[in-house]
Amino acid sequence: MDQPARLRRTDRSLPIALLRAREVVMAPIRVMLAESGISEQKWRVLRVLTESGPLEQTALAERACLLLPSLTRMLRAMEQEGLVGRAPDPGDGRKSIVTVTARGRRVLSDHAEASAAIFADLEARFGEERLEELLDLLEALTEGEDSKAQSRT
Amino acid sequence: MDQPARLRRTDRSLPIALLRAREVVMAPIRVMLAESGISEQKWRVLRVLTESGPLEQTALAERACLLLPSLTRMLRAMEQEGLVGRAPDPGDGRKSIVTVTARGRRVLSDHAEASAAIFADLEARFGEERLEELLDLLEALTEGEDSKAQSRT
DNA sequence: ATCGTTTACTTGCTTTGTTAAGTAAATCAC
DNA sequence: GTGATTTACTTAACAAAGCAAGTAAACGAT
Repeated sequence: MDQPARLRRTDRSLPIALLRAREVVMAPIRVMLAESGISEQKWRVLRVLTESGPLEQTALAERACLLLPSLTRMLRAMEQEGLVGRAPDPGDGRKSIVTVTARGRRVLSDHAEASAAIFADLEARFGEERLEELLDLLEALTEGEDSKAQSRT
Repeated sequence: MDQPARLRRTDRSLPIALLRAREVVMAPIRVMLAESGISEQKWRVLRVLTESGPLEQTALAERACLLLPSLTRMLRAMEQEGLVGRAPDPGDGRKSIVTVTARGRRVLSDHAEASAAIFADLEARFGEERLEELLDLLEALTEGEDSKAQSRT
């Protein structure tokens, strides 16, 4: 006799817990980004590109947690704003390689300090040790499953 | 002399790490929900309501991580689908109280088993202990800051 | 009682997310 | 090397997210 499955408390539902945690963490970052007129998604694109160097769009989308159609549109806008550039891949005509421009890099560096301050505050309130532990667990969770991860903002 | 602040590795950026982790965790749940035609957001609304009982929209929005405008529109649809009901608050004419209907409850129970299986699988792959630890940390992070948390999906 | 403020939504508009096609350049099978 | 597949996007169309205003009901102070 199976008894009816019960749903977990929402606090103990990993998807919901992750979402709520993200809202808490993003709150001050949204304030920061709002002041500069750049969206969360563009911010992620710039960070990923700066970290990984030039990337083709599929890889960029995956690392920035965006779907390709969203990325296509965003890159068009970002190209016009002079934040990124796109060049055809010399070896493969289907691909195009996205790079950050100096202007894009500048947007990041303009916010690096504020960003660091926000993180430092979080670290101070939550505890460095617990924060590192949390990041370790999240990293472990993501590991190996990069294959089919799709997106959302 | 302050040296220029450096941005963290994206794997070590809490907002990005949370987002990536969520993508991994949501993947099988999306499959489940897609089959039944209910959206992630509606799923969250139903779960929160079932857990907390009737709620006014502001509280519901906060707990389900939705912005009020999104919730307003979603509730209109969910009301037509017979998943929830809305009643004006007798004591305060500005508020309306949202309740789950029997049909709404049924949608949840119809998926409870599949949902439990998905969680069990995750638990098996990631480890029960680490999973509980992760949930503890996320819960701790969210605690106390419920004030200004706003939303996104 | 009246004016200003706060609270609780609702509406309108733009940007993203999502799904499904569509296109063009590789790659594979033979 | 020709046809079928696969890969890497792009386009289109529609729902949902997010921000800014707008409305209406409480509340607070005078």
